[in-house]
Amino acid sequence: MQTLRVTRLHRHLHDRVLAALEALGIDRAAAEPGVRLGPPKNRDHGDVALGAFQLAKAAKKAPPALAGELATAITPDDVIESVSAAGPFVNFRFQRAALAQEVVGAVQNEAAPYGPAESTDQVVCIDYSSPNIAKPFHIGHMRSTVIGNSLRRIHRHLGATVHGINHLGDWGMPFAKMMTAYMRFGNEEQLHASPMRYMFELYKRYGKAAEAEPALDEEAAAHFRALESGEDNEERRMWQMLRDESLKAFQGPYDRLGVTFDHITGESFFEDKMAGAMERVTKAGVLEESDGAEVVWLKEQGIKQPCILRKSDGTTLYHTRDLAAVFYREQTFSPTRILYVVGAEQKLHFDQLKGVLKKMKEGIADAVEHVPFGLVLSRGEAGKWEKFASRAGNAVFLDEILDEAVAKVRTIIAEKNPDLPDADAVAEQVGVSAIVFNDLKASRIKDVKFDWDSMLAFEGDTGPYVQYACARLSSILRKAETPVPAIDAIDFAQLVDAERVLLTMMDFGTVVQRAADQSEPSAITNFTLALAGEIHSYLREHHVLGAEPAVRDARLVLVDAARRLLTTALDLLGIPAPGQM
RNA sequence: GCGCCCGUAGCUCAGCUGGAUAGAGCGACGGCCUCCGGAGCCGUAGGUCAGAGGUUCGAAUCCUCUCGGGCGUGCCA
Repeated sequence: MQTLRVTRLHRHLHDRVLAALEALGIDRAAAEPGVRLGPPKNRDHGDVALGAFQLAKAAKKAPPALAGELATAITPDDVIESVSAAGPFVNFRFQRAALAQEVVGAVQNEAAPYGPAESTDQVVCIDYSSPNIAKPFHIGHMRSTVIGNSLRRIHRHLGATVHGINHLGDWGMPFAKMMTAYMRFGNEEQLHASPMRYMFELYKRYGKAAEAEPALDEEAAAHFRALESGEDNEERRMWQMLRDESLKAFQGPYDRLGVTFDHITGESFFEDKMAGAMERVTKAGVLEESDGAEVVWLKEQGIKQPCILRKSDGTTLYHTRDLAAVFYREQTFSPTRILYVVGAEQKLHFDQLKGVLKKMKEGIADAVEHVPFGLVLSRGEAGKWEKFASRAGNAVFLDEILDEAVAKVRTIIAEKNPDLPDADAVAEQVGVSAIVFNDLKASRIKDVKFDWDSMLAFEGDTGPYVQYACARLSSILRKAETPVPAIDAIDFAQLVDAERVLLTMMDFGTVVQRAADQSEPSAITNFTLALAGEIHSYLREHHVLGAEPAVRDARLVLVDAARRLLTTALDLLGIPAPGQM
């Protein structure tokens, strides 16, 4: 992959390979796309591998023959220690001192990709969390929240201008239903005492009542019409009050998760922008009447279901507001990408949204990108994994999960590190991180199996495991009682035995790029596990503080760099790295 | 019915967009501190990459079909 040329070492390799190819009489332009440097399957082969398959085609030679020629043509220099051919592959090894100097130096200088990149012209809008505030905020809502939060940090790190947007569901029928429930059964005192839980009660109560009394939905629809009329009426005041209460309630989980937004603009924000959006759709000539509703047909794009923009009763829908939001964002931010971190079950919705924009020949259509993720499943009666049914009232509130995790961490600290200062604060950090890490560990699209045992596991591939590596590194730096030595005074040849750590660190650039390109924070989660693993292994065999001065200094610099990079990587996930735990 | 997603070790997952002998964690079993943090380290066992075709010098990865699981399928979000 071309993106591997993110370090000076790779650029150097790339140039040497091209020069060698030219010397072998292969045209540079023809050769360049075939120069794909990547990590070898097995690191025993070397640090970087080049499969000579494509190049062989350009050179009209057999791959093993060309690989052999390249291996002899590229002689070692102050960066390349050795070049060897193994069948159709050319394997390169970096000079250990050059490797160490490059990686450690770049990390310490916070040079990109290890530190933040310079600003690019990328503008990324990320729509995440976006809870429907008339529904309980439970474990299922955490995914969009933490994935989006991480993507926001990742794109910032890469130099993009990022707008993190909480597109609150504070409009539409769900809100009207909540309003109706409150008007029927509501109690102000209970609402203020525990808004989230109380609204969950109301939500369940509405569901039950609507079953017995189907007319209730009609009542809710009437309230919504009244709200959407724009008049200053009871519905409007009720909406304001419930919205305020909900927002306050959501702030709790957001604070604990360390999640922030640049804009909190709910669906209601687009209330006065929908007319303009509808006009634009009409002008584009794509709006049609169907069974009393106003729709856009997308059959020519392979989508059978029309996108309904106005219901037969004249009110608007989710689609209408999302469309208005796209136009607003286009005008306000000029985004190159608009990411919607929303569950996979809403794929059709975003296909339709994008489809309507395409049909309108709006350039912004290309920027619209659904970032789907899997469901949260719970273990059902028969031991089968099934969808969480908040309707049935078995929702697990996020706070409960976080509290459980924090409490368990607290007992572990009491047992393993009883003298730890600020133990409660550290327990909060580590416990919450464990839950977040667990959610960001697997690929987005995988369903998350909610299981207390794995949720509260702190050994192996977990957040605490990575944080523990940070804590060990910090501990060594503390005990050194001297500042980290300056880079230019280091004999990097002393770090020959740290090659695995260094090579892992060097992967960071491609990992972050991939995380951004594919909207996949798990790439970074896996990186932190890999690096933490190498660190734990390294520290076991290589003592720092007791080593002779030249070795000690070199290792101290390495420890510092590893700690910094691990901290940066965790930060991109929205996870703190405590110095002690 | 149609559309989309998933299927890799007992369990939970990686596998860097087609490359070399498919890797981790948990669980099981066996080891490791007179030494900077044992939330750790090292090792053993465990695989028809759901199945069958196809493309390719080369397939867990791309294409087709089959099976299994899930999600979605005009006036909810």
